[in-house]
Amino acid sequence: MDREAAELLRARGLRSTAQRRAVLAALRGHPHSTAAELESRIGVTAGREPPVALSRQGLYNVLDDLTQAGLIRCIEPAGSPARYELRVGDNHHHLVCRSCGRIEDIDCGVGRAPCLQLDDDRGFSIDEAEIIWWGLCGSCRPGP
Amino acid sequence: MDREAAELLRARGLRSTAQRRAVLAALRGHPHSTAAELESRIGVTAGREPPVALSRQGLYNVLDDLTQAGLIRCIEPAGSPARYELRVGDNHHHLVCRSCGRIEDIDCGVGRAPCLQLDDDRGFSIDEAEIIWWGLCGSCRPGP
DNA sequence: CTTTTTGCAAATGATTTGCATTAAC
DNA sequence: GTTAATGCAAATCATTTGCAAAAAG
Repeated sequence: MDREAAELLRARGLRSTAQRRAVLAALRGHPHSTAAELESRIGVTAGREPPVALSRQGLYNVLDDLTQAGLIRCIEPAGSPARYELRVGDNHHHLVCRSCGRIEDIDCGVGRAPCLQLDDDRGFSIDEAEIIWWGLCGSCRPGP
Repeated sequence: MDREAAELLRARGLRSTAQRRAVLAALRGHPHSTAAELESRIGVTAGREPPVALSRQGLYNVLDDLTQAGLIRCIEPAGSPARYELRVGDNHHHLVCRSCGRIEDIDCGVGRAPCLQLDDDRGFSIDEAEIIWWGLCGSCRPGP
């Protein structure tokens, strides 16, 4: 499983470092994590693996590199810090709780990305259609 | 036109202050403005109206109040500061340039908001479906 | 060994806080 | 006159920068 991560990195031309493997492992366990969550989770020596030192700036470097390589995806719902997820290359969207920030994945049934075509693209070359459904999750909802 | 703004504010239970009217007027002229853009635009004494003093913090107060009152709408495309627009209560979405941040309004032909229904709402009570099309605008596109 | 990555420290940019003053009603 | 809104100054939070040290190939 860590072997896999190393090969994924190599396949994209990235060196396989302990920090990058740690970020991938942490995201595997906890999708939709913020940078701060990843930092504390990795700092705590997840489990079997030897402890991995990772500075805040190093973390941002890793997140940038992995994002550019297409191994992870960054989502930035309004009002909360950026969150990251392993990107399966699939075409999915997000349901976000306005109160606690909880995120659910929503599979998009509408063909391949971008799943919503525009009749008039205003001269833009569009590469992605992103959908966010906003609401309150079961725990944050006021009612019964 | 300023009369109108005053009545709009009163109708929502907000006091009609020069700062709030100035923000509404500025947004009427320049939709999709950031807080910084509004600040400099208002500081410059728009035109006929007498100059309006408005501190940065006062501006954020005004933007919050107007947003909560439903008079304006805040959009926060990933990676750029929040932008504001007069909210017509209509059901429209946005097309955003990844490079320069330019925003175009896209009318939603798919019924009333939220225009995209979810089969499985995961226990959320959804109040809005937001769509952002990402791409490069005509000026930022590399091609010919 | 050579190049890519990380660590450190300090800076930036957007936004928020708390409290006295001022303006709207 | 009361209450709600503003101004000021300082703080916070997420993220970025620049350069020396360390690790990967």
